[in-house]
Amino acid sequence: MSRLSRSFYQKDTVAAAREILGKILVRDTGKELLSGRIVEAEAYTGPGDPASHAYRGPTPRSRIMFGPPGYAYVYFCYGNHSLLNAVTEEEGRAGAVLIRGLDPVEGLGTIRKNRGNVEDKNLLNGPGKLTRGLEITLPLNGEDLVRGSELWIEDGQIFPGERIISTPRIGIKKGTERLWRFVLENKSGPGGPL
DNA sequence: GAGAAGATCTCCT
DNA sequence: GGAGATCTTCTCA
Repeated sequence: MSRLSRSFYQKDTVAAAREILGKILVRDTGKELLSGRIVEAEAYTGPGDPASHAYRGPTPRSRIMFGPPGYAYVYFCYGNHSLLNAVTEEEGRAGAVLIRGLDPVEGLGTIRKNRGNVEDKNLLNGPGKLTRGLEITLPLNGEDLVRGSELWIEDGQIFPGERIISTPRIGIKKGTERLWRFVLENKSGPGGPL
């Protein structure tokens, strides 16, 4: 496995959100590697996307979305939850991909311990859950996903029988008409998460 | 300087 | 299935 290069992130945010599915998010806690396969992501752009933090232009919090691509944007929401994004688009243009769901790959024991006593299928299937499971916290905001030593994304692939579906984004009140949420489905049967 | 809203999760009924 | 928890950031006066 090799890390995604800077050029992967330096593209259209919606395209990056779709292509990041199947890639491997890796967290090095200093003691062991925790990783998971990305199965759900959402695209957030800048001006023109009322659901994005960058909608009103750069602020102290959102300015990282306007910076160079390939960096982590971690922020705190609802009092208890850190949410992880990967900054996209070229420098000066706002964009980020919200990582919403993972399938555990490495460090399952530690992830289970971090998450408490929940079913395996519920370990990392939400943006607040995966950050807790992989110990992704606010100090990782601004981490370089291409050259950093604590958090990065490795190349991965879509397997035969899997398909990418697009749906409206979750948990927002504005901009829901855009189908910028992408989910990797590995079941061909009826009845998805919707 | 104060108030309100927010890209969520968990517990309780 | 529904409502509370809980804190950072932004906006307005």
